[in-house]
Amino acid sequence: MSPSIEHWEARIGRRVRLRDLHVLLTVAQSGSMARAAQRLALSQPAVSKAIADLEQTLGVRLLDRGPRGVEPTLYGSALVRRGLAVFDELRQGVDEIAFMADPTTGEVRIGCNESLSAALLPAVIARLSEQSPGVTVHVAQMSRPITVEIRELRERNVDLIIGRGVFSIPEDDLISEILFEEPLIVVASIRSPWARRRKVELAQLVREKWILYPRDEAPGVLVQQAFRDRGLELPRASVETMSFHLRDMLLTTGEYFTVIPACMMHVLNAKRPTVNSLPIDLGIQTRPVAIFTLKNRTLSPVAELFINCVRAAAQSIVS
DNA sequence: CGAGAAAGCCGAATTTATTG
DNA sequence: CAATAAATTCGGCTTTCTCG
Repeated sequence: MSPSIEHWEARIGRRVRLRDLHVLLTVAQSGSMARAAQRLALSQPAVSKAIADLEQTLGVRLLDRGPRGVEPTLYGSALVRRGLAVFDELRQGVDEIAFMADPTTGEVRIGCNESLSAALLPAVIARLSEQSPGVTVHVAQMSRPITVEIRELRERNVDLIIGRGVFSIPEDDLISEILFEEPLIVVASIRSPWARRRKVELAQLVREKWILYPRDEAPGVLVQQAFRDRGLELPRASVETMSFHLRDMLLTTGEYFTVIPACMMHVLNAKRPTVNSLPIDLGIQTRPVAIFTLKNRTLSPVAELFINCVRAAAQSIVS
């Protein structure tokens, strides 16, 4: 720090306080120290002292004392003018805080993958906009594994992430709140003859057309496990994709089979009945759906509100 | 290591009384 | 009405200790 700044801090920055300015402003407005003292709920000497201190530190006379009150000097008027600006800025600063603390306005940034966006966000946003119509929700589409996407959270690009998985101990700067767990289910178009069967074995479907997940991605590994556990060879992938939209479109043609998390069923059948789940117990669960947040970060009120809506929406989906 | 609570001390602010 | 003096109260800074 340069000597002159240090000098300024010691002399002005530390000695001239908001309180002193406030007293000066009131005196200037009242035209008398005694009246100002009354309005400030102080004693007259206290006001006199505050002005004297101010004059002492600034090295100039701020008020001309007369028998019937006081009158600001040239210097006094200047400081009063600036002082008014200071308090106006202060008021604006407080207003700004009030605005930011208001959960009915503002924005929240979230990260979410395609399928969970479709399954969860419409219900969440419906609740949110009902409570706070002024809020804007920014949704960043996440296509990579949660362990990679978590970087967006650490870099503060998003307030929270909704995804599948949980964290192990090394990631202790993060909080994962589990919303629900669910099984993986096999689905086919309602037009498929298999979709009406009361009883279907996975072994019967190995030769069918399958939409699978990339084999090294999380759901793909789980599905392979399910086949292997039954001693079955893996079905050939007609299509290999993570895309939920593509699954949706292909399933409506009636030929394909795929595996989806149970909560995605109502998305596929949202507009009209499209798919049926087949009565096959794969015996595997998806990784839990969770809200991920940064442990030592204060969330904005809007983000808190959003999370409440996510919890509520998750409840209604599960039940 | 940093945050929070408790204790003690110093200085500053405030009040009453008084004077110019 | 403002300034000063003296007395008293009050606030805050620092130190110390504990806890996670």
